[in-house]
Formats: sequence, structure tokens, C-alpha cells
Amino acid sequence: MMQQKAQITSQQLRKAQLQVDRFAMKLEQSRNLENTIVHVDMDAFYAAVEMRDNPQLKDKPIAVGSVSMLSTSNYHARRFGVRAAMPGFIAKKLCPQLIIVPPNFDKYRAVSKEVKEILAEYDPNFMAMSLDEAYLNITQHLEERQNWPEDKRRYFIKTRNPVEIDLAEEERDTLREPEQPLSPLLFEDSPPDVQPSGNPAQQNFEEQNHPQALQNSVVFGTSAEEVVKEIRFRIEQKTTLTASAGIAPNTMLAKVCSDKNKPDGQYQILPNRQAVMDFIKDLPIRKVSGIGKVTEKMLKALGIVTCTDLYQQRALLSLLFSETSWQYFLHISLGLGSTNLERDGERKSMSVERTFSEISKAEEQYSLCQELCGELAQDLQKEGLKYLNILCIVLLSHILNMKEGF
DNA sequence: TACGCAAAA
DNA sequence: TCGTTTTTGCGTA
Repeated sequence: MMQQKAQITSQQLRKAQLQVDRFAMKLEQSRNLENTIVHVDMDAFYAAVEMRDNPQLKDKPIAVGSVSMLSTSNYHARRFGVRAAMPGFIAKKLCPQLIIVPPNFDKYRAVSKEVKEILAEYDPNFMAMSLDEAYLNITQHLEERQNWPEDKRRYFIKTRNPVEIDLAEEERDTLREPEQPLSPLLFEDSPPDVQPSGNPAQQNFEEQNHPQALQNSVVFGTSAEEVVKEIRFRIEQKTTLTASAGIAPNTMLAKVCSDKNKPDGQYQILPNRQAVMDFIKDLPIRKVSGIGKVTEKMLKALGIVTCTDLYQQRALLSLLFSETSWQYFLHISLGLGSTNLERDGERKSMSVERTFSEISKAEEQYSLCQELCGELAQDLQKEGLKYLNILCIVLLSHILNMKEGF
């Protein structure tokens, strides 16, 4: 094979540098720090719901999913290396005591709805990314909130019924088995309680004057941090589940932030350029939504691991990648991201698929196809047929063509 | 415009 | 860093 003459000359690099920097300058000038974006993420959502509704599962390693795929694991199970998007049978090897609970999507949808009702109060146009994740733009809310009286920011603490606690504990005691590990423990300690504890700004517990009425109430402040504490507080009161959150001037940063103090924590990047840059500096690019394992590998091959690396190699990247790609990279390396949440268009496609073993005769393949088509047709039916029906017809004709091939 | 690949949940 | 499923967006041809 002849060697590909794909050398990049220092000439080219210098030229690219100028071009990229001109673009970076533009981006910098249009940096927008006016918005307060929040990313809310329920902690180990499916697993948490299952544990809440079945105390037997408390303090046991559990995962929600099937033998072939897990969608979530609780923090107990994570200590064994059991994580979301891992096949159940692998997880069982890592943690033989793992309890795999089949998913109850209807239930998760119901809980998700409860959470969404709260979120909507802070941003009626919030964007739900899945059942357990959402972005909010609380800029407006913050504005209005500044002159809210304390009473409008006061919430009463619903303490758990002591009888319930007793029952739960009794149950736990009687069910306690000589459990425990004969399998690799990856982390010894329990999930960090990263609560920036102490008395959060204005957690006023009125005692003296109003012994009964106001005793168990909390007043939240008017800052973004307080708003998000309030949101998380309300979520926990309403659902007995905890959420983590990130606060930042754009969605890209907010998403990374929500992961920082997980579980049951929050983190804010203050809305000034320096704070953003400090946060970005050592951030591994892999943490950014949109950078997956393949992109990570490609960039790693160029010695790029952190956002600082990404910025430093911007000229080279502009020569190696497509325009959309290098501009996306540049956005990340400058800590830029989307500052508004609108647009939630209609669905663009619908599909069904199944993985099956290699041994599979032509006839079986055909009938499987037919089965999948049936399922897809049903899905289409459910969600208002509209023009999607046309797809169904196209699909059927495809199948007929396939049959010819067999 | 179809198709494959990457990514996210 | 495989394994599964669904949806989306990008790049290539």
C-alpha cells in the first residue's frame, strides 16, 4: 500500500489557527450568561422507586431490568460494579446476591408525572429528556421570586409517620440475613453524603412563637441555589425519592453539574466567565453529553483528554474533523452550550428491533420480521396513526420483497 | 436520500 | 466497554 499523503503542514495549521480563532472570538462575544439553566436528575430512579415500594429491597443490591439488560442499579449494587446499561447476567457474576427486579414502567411514568408537576411551577416550558431527567430555565422564576414574601417560599415538612418507621425497621430486622459478600467489593464506603450541610441559608425552624403551626417549616431563599434546594426538597417530600441537580448558564454545563454531587446533591457554576473556565479547565471531555466512547478514543489518540486539551488543539481539530464536529468541540472547550430550551418537535421515527442468535433460518427470519411488523403497527396505532400509516405500508412492501429473496 | 455509525437513556 | 432497545443526528456515497 502506498502511504497516504495526508500530512498536515505547519503552514496549514497556522492558517487554520487564524480561522478557528476568529470563530472562537465570535463565540466568545456572543457568550450568554443571562440564563439560569437547571438540570434535574432523579437518583437511581427506577431502582429507587422499587426500593421505596418494597422495603425488603432496602439495603440490598438491586437492579431494574432483565437478564439481558439493566436500566438502573441502586447505589448498593454499584459498589459491586453493577451499573446501568449492563447485561443482567454479567451483573450477577459481579454480584451474585444482586436482585433483578423487572421494570414497572407505568409506575415510573406516574412518579415522573408527580415530579413534572413540581418542575412546571418553576418553568412551564421545561424540557423532559426522559422519565428521570429534565432541563429547566428558571431565569423568569428567579426574577419574579425576588419580591416574593417569605410565606410564598415556605414549605412544611412532612415527617414520616413513626408507626411506619417502626414497621419498616422491624421488617428489616427480622429479615436481616447472614448476607454479605463473597464477591469483589469495588468500593468499601457508602454513597457520599455531599450535602453542603450545616444550615442552608435560611432554613428557619420556628420554634418558640408558633410551637405547632410553623414548627416544621422551611423557608427557602431567593437565589438559584435556594430555588433548586426547594425543588429537590419538594420532590423528596412528594415522592420520597431524591434528586440531584446542576445549575449553570447553559444546558451543557448544567448537565455536567448535576452529576457532580450525585446522589442527593447539587452544584452550581456561577454565571461569570471565570467560574465557567475554572470548572471547564480539568473537565474530562467524556463527561460532556454528546462525547461518547468512540469520540473519546479518537480524541485521546490526539492526546486530548480534558477541555483544556480540546481548546489547545482547536486548530488541528478543525483540519481533521467536519465543520459541525470541530465547532461543537470548540463550543465545549469554551464552556458554551444552549441557553434556551424551546423546541420539542414531534417524533421523527418509530421502530422495533430484537437481537437474536446467529442460528436463524430464512423462514424464521421472515416470521420474526412479520412479528416485529405487527408490534410496530400496534405502536403506530397507539400514538395516533396520521401519516405514519404510510410507513407501515412501506414496511410491508419491504417484507414482501424480502420474502422474494429467501 | 438512503444507510451506517455514534450517542444517550 | 461486551451485552439491549429506542430515538436522533451526522457524514458519506
